[in-house]
Amino acid sequence: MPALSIGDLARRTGVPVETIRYYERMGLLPKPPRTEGNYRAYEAAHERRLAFVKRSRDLGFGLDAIRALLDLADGADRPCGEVDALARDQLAEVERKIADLTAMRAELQDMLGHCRADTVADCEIIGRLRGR
Amino acid sequence: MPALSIGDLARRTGVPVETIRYYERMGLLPKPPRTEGNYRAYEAAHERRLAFVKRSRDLGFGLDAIRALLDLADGADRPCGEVDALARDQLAEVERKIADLTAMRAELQDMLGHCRADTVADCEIIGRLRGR
DNA sequence: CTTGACCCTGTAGCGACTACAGGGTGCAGA
DNA sequence: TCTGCACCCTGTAGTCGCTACAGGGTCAAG
Repeated sequence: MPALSIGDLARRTGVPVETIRYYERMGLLPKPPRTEGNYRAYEAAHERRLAFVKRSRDLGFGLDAIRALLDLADGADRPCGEVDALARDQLAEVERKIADLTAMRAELQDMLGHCRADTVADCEIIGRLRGR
Repeated sequence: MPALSIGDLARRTGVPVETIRYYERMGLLPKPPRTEGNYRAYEAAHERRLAFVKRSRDLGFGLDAIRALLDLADGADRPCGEVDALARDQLAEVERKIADLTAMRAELQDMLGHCRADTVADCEIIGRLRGR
């Protein structure tokens, strides 16, 4: 495989060009070699690393957690307890958000279900936002 | 009721002092009168308005939407269709987020459920982040 | 040899706060 | 009366994860 330009990498991974440069600045991706014209020249290893980052982002991991995951992934012999802990923390966070949003959904549905008025004066939604 | 200081208002509404000042800068709260010593002096109406903002925030409305809701709430005779539309948009947004997070949760649970390895080399979690 | 797509760096903006720094105010106790 | 302390003020910068320029350079096709 020949070297990939940043645009090629963006198309292959679905990660925007600007975001790839951002990840590089943030230390998630190694600085790739440059061409004569100072263009970034990526290889397959870069693509794999970026795909790892993208999948982690899609699962909601923050960039700090991803840095940690990448470090761990690079040390094959290390025990994977830390990986487990990171995933567990992330799951807990996701569950917390789901709980919050589920409560919001119930309240919004209830408001909308009771909305029968024509004017703001007796609007159930406004009334509830006011606190009944 | 005597005038409330910003700290009193913060304690009564559960909104931090810094956030109250921020809402004022953003035009969600009117600029209150000041004491001789240049302290903000709030009345019951301010407290009601801030409570409205807080409840809306707790339901996930953005500050722009809240500004619109406040405007609508101030005009009692206007039809409440716009209020309805804002609430409906917010519900749709909340449902979209729940769907995303539910997918994340399933994937994270699945990863964690399959984690039986001792080392990173055969860690199921790392493997899946790598793309199997 | 020009056009246009791509690439480069550096900086500023988003939303909704949050956290200072560096000062002023006000009140209770010694 | 003085002093200490909690509170208040403004203004600015930082957070997170991008995203959007501005102002330039590179490169291949026509």
